[in-house]
Amino acid sequence: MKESWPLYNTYRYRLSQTRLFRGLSMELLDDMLSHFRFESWNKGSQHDSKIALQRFYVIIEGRMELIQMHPQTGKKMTLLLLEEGDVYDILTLLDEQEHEIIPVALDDLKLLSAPIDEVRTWIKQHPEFNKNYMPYLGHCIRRHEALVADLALYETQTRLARLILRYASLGNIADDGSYSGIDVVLLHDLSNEVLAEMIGSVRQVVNRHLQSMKKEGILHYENHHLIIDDLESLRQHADGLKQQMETFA
Amino acid sequence: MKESWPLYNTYRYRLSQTRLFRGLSMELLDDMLSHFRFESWNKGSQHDSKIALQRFYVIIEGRMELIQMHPQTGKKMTLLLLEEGDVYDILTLLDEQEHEIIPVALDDLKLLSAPIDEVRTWIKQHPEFNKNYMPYLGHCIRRHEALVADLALYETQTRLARLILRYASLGNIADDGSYSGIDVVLLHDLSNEVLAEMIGSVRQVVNRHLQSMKKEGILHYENHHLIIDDLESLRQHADGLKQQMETFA
DNA sequence: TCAGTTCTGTCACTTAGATGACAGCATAAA
DNA sequence: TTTATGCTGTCATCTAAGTGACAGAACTGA
Repeated sequence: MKESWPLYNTYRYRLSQTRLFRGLSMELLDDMLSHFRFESWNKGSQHDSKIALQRFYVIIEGRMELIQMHPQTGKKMTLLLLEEGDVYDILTLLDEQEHEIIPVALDDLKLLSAPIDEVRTWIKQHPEFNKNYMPYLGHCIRRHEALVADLALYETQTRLARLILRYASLGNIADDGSYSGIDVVLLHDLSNEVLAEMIGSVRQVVNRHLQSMKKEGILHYENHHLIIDDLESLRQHADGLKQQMETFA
Repeated sequence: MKESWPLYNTYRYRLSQTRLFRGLSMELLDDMLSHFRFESWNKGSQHDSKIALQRFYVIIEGRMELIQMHPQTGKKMTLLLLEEGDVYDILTLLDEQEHEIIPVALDDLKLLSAPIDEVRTWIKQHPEFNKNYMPYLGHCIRRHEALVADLALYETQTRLARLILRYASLGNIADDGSYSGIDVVLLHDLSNEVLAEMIGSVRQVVNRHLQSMKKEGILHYENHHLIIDDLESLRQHADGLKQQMETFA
């Protein structure tokens, strides 16, 4: 990518805000950017996982999900929801092995991509880059572990509550704890189907539980945005307490 | 650990065979070993996950499982089964954050442990060590992902078959494909309860499915060792094909 | 050797959640 | 504006698997 490009400064800024590229000097960023090129993926498009063996992608705008599919039934499971500043694929970067996981664009996506070998040399040669890389890897492993624990230990409604809570923009709450509806930005626009794939369930069941939480006044939809109205109650669901309470009632 | 110790050479050899320490020079191994000390954990003992913030453990002998627990119900899930040559904890090594996971000794364990800060300097200073570290991390992530996919996409009997297949010693099969009972070494001695925790189910259900696979002649127990008799059939179960076939029969 | 504990094998019962079906909306395309 | 496609909301039905209970086998340790 040439420095003369119109959006060059925008991309450089975006890159400098990501988990992996933050804190690097302008010189280093400029050097790295010379190896990047701009790409865009259409909403809904699925891509071949083999591309991750050749190139490394940084999400500049939009959401991407990484899904795995059952070979026979076609049932899908979302392994990771990636947003602005996340990268694909951290795993092939590590071990150069094929990673059978389908990247899907949940929005129109803006990406920067570079040859993955190039990125590997950055890790080796720039300690300050490596210093970002390690905790980022740790973060990914923790998300996987949380997913395993959720699937094995909690039931569907609890997992749904945990999903929503995980992606709620809790930053927008006033100091006194008051708030008027928390927007779950990262989940806006997603169909029941997609939510179901994120918690390992099916459309109908997700809808059933969303409906019941609406009735309880915990949340509602406002032009495709999921809004949390009763955070405390949602938290109880997420702890798996809600069901037990009902049996006492 | 001093070079004069009686088992010093044994430990050095064991270390040199592990995923993480293989291929290192004798000098480097000796230097590293000077920071290690020997430890043993009793079978069945559970340990505080906080120890992983201070020290780094290499398993010399025995199996360890890392489990997570539901705060309310006490239900357990095994995140990882570690064996000889595996290490604990790869994640705290990465990001220095607390890792709320309980290490449990499945056998009497022999361990070597070193201050974790020391190990972090090895990663930085010895490229040949770092070169082992990266793919090992990748391997861990892949195991987590496989676990997520299993839990979300397959039913219990299928997951049990996949667990057994994953840990079967497939190396012992003759070239012509013949074999007389494959010993699933890594799972020997484990109770139905522990197996259940590995696939996110419960004792009774695991027993039910083991029993049905015994009846089909797929496997049997021989003084606490799980032996596979019909590999092909087990593979069909593991692909989730078996159930469908029965509906046609 | 005997008491105590833990594990296995079973069964009857209950339930969460998967499935299939369909009507009504909403969004996007023609 | 109309048609088509996809999404939501809601059933009734079915089943895998979780629960609790108990007898007997098999270890464990005094």
